[in-house]
Order: sequence, then structure tokens, then C-alpha cells
Amino acid sequence: MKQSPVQLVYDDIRNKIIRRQMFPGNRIIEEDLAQELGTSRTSIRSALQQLRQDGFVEIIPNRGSFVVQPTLEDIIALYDVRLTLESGAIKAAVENATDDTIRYLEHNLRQQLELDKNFSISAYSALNRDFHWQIAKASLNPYYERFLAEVYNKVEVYMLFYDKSIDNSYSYSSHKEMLTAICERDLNRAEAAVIADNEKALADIRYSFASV
Amino acid sequence: MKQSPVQLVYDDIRNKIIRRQMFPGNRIIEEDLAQELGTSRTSIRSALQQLRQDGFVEIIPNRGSFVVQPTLEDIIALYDVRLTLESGAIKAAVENATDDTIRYLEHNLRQQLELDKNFSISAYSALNRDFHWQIAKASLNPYYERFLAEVYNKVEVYMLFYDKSIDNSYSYSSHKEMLTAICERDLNRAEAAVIADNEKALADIRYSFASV
DNA sequence: TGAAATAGCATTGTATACATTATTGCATTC
DNA sequence: GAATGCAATAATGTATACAATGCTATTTCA
Repeated sequence: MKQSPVQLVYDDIRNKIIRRQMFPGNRIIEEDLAQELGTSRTSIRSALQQLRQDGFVEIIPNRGSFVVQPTLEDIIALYDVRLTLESGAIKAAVENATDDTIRYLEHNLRQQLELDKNFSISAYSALNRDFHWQIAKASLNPYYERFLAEVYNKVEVYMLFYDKSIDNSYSYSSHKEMLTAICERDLNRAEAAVIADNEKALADIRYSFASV
Repeated sequence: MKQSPVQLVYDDIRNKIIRRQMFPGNRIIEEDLAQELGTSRTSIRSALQQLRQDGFVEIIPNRGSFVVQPTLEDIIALYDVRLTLESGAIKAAVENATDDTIRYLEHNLRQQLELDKNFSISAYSALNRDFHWQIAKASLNPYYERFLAEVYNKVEVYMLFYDKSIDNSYSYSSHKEMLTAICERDLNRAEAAVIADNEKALADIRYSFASV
């Protein structure tokens, strides 16, 4: 099963951003990419629109497409929305989480502990992302999923840019607390854990930004 | 200043939906629309992508584009997210609202009262929408604006479909309460008003749905 | 008669060609 | 010498042409 050209372009750009082959602010020239990937500009443009929706690029009419370059202001705004959305999502997850979800989250947490032994930032980051993502899905509400996806993506690009391995600071305890709250169907405890997690993350970012 | 073809297409489809010339579930055939509007399919497809992002249409790959047709389940999920987002937005608004914003909201409320005399559903609906929209903007957080826009649009399409003039049931009192809370910079009071407003709206929808 | 295969058609996906817009650099003028 | 206007170029926006896909109706075989 071979993927469509636009999917190929989408993956290519996304990977380049995540692997730091493209940087925030970089302009994406349609014709060049089309040549490189052996597709037409039509597919490039279509992929760029999706990448915009998912928070990876910004398109300025008649000017061009650029890898998003969130400012500290943006990140603060994003974390505000992220806290809001995660609070809502975890409430829904507390009500709707199935045994499967819980097992999955437990598995994820065990892996996070394993990482203590031979630490890898990218591996930890993937687990962290996956944990949050799974909770969004457990809400059984597609809109939490979609909106949080955009928020996570934008934040991730910012992280890569500042490369301070922020957000990789241990959030194990707050994650564990979130899982416990879900298991015990405790709304308040779940929300408190989300708040703690977000406050820690944002504090780390502010600190990291101040030290640049 | 003449608008671009894709903007023309966007407006055309949006208007047709809102004026009930197109209905939820209706398929949109690119070639037909291109003929009708005297543009190319390229512009149609571009507009359709934006309409999807804004919550008006659904695109199924290789199958076609359709006017969104939210189910009751969707609406319940949407109102969950709406409550979450509006709570976050009004907290930010309480902190950031300027005198201009407050004056604008007061003006809007006065107009809502005026409407008592000669009532018009569409006029009231516009005011209602505008009030909520203004609060989203007052958050000074572009992500609240964007996400709420999609939620409002989808809900609006649903309303038009069921045509029960729901959500037009008086929300004046909760709106007034929201404004007061913003003026007094009272976070808890603001959030309570938002909760009341959403609960009333959702209750009306459930009632209306039951009576179909 | 019914179900599966197939051929034709309608529609979407992709590529190429043309039009418009923005930017850059140079020349001209004050 | 600096600023403004213009021309050339490079990139994006739009239209058209071609390819692939999915749907439907008809035919064929059990």
C-alpha cells in the first residue's frame, strides 16, 4: 500500500522539522520541494494546508509558507489553552476510561521508569507525548483530540527549537497521579494533577527562556 | 478591492449553508460549483479545505465533500469542549478585558434588551454569537479564538438544521452576569456564569431533540 | 433467480501550464 | 549620496488537462 503524494510530502516536512533539518522561520519553497520529492506543486500546497491545520507551518497569502516559530508569548498562550483543554479532557477520561486505556497508561509509566537506567531524551519525550495523547483519546471526544494535537505539535516545535530538553524534566510523579485519579474516578484529584503538570512544565520553560 | 476566487467560493458555500440553501449531509460536487461560480476546481478545493478547518464541511478522501451533519452525540461532545474553552477564555478575559471590550459588551446587551420589543430570531442569534465571540477575543489568546470559532460554527449548523430556534432561548441573564463578573474582575463568578449559560443551552437542545 | 464480476461513467486526485503578485537590484533624479 | 521609480526575476495563485478511484448498472454464470 503506497501512500499518496500529499501524505508523502506531509510526512517529509514533518520529519524534517522534528529531526531539526528544518528550523522555525524557515521558508518552504513549493517548487524546490516538488523537485526534490518528485511531485507536483499541487500536492505540496495541499500538504502545506494540512500542516498548517496541525500547527507545523504558517501560510501567509502571496508571501509563502514558513515553519512555525512560536514566541515565548505564543507558548504562554498555548500553555494556557493546553491546561484548559487537558482539564476538560481528563474529566471526560475519568468518566470514560476503559480497562484497556488504564493498562496502556500503566505500561507507559513503567517504561518511563525503565528509562531511568539509560536515559534518552527523545525516548522520554515520545513517552511523555504518548501519555498525554492517550488521555486525550480516552476522553472519547474527537474535539479534545484534535485541538490538543495542534497544541502539542506547536509546543513540540518550540521545544526542538530551544533544545533545552525542557518538558523532559520529570513529570513522572504528576503523570502517576493522573493515572491514579483516573483509576479511582476522582475528578478533583485528576484536575489537580493536570494543573501541577502544566505549572511545572511552564515554569521550566520560563526558566529555560530566562537562561538563554 | 475584489476578493480572490477561493474567498468567493468560501463565502458562497458558507452563505448557502447558513441561509439553508444547502443542508447537512449534502454533497458538494467540485465541478458543478466551479461551473456555477465561474472558477476552477483548484479554487473550490482550496476553499473546501478552509471550510473543513472552520467546521462547515467534512472531506472524505476519494469520496467527496459534504456539509457537516452533527449528530446529537457530536453536539454533546461539542458543548463539553465549548464549556471547557469558554471557561478558560473568560478567565483570560477577566484579566485582560479593556474598557473598549466592556463598552462593546454593554452595547451588545442593550441591543439584546431592545429586541424584546420586536423580536427577530436571526437578529438575536447574531447578537448572541457576537457576544460570545467578543469574549473569546478579549482573552487575547488566538487559540481560544480559533478553537471556539470551529465549535460555534459546527453548533450553528446543527441549530439551523433542527431549526428549533434553540440557543435563542433567553440567555440574557447569564450574559449580563458574565459582563458583571468581567467588570468586577471576579474569576469565580465569571466561570459560574459560563457554566450556567452552557447548561441552559445544552438542556434546551436535549429538550428540543426529545420533542422531535 | 440471485450473486458476483465487469464495464462504463461520474468524481476526485495529481500534474502541468498560465496569470498575478511581491521582491530585489539598478538606474535615475533631486 | 539618498530616495524613489521601474524593470527583471522569483514565487505564489489559478486554470486546465490528465490519471486514478469509486460507484452503478448490466451482464454472466451457478
